[in-house]
Amino acid sequence: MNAFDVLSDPVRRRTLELISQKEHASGEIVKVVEAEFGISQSAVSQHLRILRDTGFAKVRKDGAKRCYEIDPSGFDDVNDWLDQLRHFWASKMDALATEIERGKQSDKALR
Amino acid sequence: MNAFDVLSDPVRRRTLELISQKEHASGEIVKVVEAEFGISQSAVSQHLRILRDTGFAKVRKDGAKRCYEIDPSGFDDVNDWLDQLRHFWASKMDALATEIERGKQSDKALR
DNA sequence: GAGTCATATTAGTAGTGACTAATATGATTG
DNA sequence: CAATCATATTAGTCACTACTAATATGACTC
Repeated sequence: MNAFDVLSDPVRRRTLELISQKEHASGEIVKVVEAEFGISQSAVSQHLRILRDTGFAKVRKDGAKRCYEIDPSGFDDVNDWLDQLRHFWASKMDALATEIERGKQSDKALR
Repeated sequence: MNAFDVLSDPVRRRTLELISQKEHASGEIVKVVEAEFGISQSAVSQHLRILRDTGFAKVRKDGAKRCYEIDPSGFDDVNDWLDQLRHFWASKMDALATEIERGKQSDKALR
């Protein structure tokens, strides 16, 4: 599974939000995601495996617990691709177009 | 379909690469994608529709032709989400801080 | 207007991936 | 060691989405 496929799942995005703030045990993630998405422990565990396997999350053992932390390296491909695209279109955008884009941007609400 | 789902398809990513460099007629995109992915005109047209509907592409009529150009507004949600995540983990990870700042600078450049 | 070119739409199909239920593993506690 | 807690894995199912084939739309040309 590639980085874009990883990010296309809402449960995985929510999980990344959680572990980007601070390390969380699997059980803590399960609790939040279970409440918000109504899925099982098994489902969450499978998502965590994907995040591990694709370099988006690191795990630390703490007794029986597994503590998940974000691993920025998973985002490398995504960032590179987005930067590449920006590079191309940025060069052809003139000052006026840039102004218009600024207007659109400031209307957007942050999630 | 949300922005992350849009970017999770390789044909759509390739199409965005093409139209980010310069405007392309549908037929030109079909030719490239057909050669690289071995899919039909119909399939490409369906992808183009998705890119239109989700704000990733703008169309201009030129007689019977449809010329596609990139629309940066489709990327707003993705950029916002990634920025939000970076913001959280940036404080923890000093080594990455400079890299992130560079990324933010180039974000500003196109607004 | 008939024919052709360029693109879009529709209906139906197949493969992928997200899910649950059940079970396995492995650490802790009594 | 048995029981329990925390998490991972496996097998099987279902829904979604990307695809093809066929057809529709709409713009040029003769």
